[in-house]
Amino acid sequence: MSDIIRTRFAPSPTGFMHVGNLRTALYEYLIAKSMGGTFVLRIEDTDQERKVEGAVDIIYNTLRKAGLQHDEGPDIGGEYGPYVQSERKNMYLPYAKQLIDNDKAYYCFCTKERLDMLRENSDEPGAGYDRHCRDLPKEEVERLLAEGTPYVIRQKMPLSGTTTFEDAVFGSISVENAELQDQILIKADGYPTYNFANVIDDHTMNITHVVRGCEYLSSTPKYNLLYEAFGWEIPTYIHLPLIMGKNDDGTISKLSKRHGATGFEDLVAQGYLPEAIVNYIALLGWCPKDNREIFTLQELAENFSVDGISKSPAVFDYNKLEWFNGEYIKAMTDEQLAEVAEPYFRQAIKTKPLDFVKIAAILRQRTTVLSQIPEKIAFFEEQPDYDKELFVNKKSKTNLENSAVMLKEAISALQALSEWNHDTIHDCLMELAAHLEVKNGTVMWPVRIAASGMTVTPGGAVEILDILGREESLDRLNKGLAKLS
RNA sequence: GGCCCGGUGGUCAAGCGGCUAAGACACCGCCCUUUCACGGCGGUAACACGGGUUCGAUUCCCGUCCGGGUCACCA
Repeated sequence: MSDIIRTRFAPSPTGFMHVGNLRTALYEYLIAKSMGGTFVLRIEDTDQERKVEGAVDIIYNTLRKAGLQHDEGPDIGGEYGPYVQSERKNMYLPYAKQLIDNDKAYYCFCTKERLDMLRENSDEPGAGYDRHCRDLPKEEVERLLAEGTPYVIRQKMPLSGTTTFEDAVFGSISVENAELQDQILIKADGYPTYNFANVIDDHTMNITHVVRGCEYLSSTPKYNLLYEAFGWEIPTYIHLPLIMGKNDDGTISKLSKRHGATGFEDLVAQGYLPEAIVNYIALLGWCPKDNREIFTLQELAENFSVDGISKSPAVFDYNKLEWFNGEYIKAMTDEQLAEVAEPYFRQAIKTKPLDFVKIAAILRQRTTVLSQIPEKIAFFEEQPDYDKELFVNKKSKTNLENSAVMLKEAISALQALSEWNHDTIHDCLMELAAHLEVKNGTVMWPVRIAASGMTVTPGGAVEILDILGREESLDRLNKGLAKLS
């Protein structure tokens, strides 16, 4: 079983799940699942200064809602635990020391202040560490260590030559070693840096495919040098194109909060369905062979392949997300929509015992975001004060006079109904139109206006009367008639 | 600024030497219709630029330009 694919999602608990991170997790999940592999969750909390309460729960919740169930992780265990980096803290130092023994790393006693000064005094924007401690005499190192001088451990980069690596998406990439800084491996607080912990953990957890955002492309040579220094097998790299956002001035930059809701939870709170979000972001940077668009998570896993991943960054398009969301809503049953949208129904319908399933039925074809719902159905709870001019409609051939006639006729016809349901109301009004020899709209328009008080409503006159019920309906129609008299 | 990566309609994108350069979203019309939607039909709109290579470049190479990423004791 040693050749099984293993991917990992390694978020740091910042208290916020950006859709970019979620997409990375999604691809990691899909790559693993499409090849029958294992998807691992690892929490990267090596930055003790940035700890956020409850942040880990947000990660669990997001993955669960998105359906990205991990096979191993802090909460469910696995044979490569622990899965939280802070709990692995003492695993890293021995590896760093091994590197020192092999002359691939060294102790550095430079203070933060000296480093800051170095940066300030340089006019080169990208100037880095001057490698001051790289060649300290052994005795000097021993002495400083014995004195308890604070230190970090730095990687000893080759001063010349080039490092080349293969990326499954971007192909072969080469970098001059002289460009590489002697990066810190172990911080003064004893914790490993992200880069170092990553390499150690990925190797010890047997991760075969390292999937991450493009922003790591330029630091990958450093990773490789580490793998080589240890004599470890280099994993397959899969770097993902970034997700961008469009700014007000038309420019484009990495998607961030100023572009709107970019957190998974924010989008859900706005009325986007997790399934729709997942479906949309799957297509941001990946395209299936057949160009299909609607996929369940299961279907994505069946169709995913790395060669469909794009190289160029993708702009997050709320329009398209909304379209996806609308498609998912349309695909639901009335009962399902009534259930998932119940909180939104309750925002608008507070006192009346209305049938949410019936309301869901008329909402389903015309809702793209759940949060639109309260506004759309508020008139059921309380009819707005409307202007009688609403009765005038050219297309339906209605005016103030004939609207009054239509309402009067409709009221008496509806009053005579023994059963009050969609079909009886429908037949009643259609027969009325035929009987009066007017087009359907001439009857329907005034009835709908009087029943709702709005020109635009979800559903037509029949549906609204049905949902409102006999008593409330006739009451509203009578009030409408009074308005016209 | 150095280094790395990218560049097909407004957006997501197919294309992998020869096509009238797909499709989707958005937008605009028309139809359907008891409003709005939904649905159906149609339309506007793209290979950044300049050199090569080739019988032939959107596709391969180089340069320019543009965009992005990265250069922390952050992850």
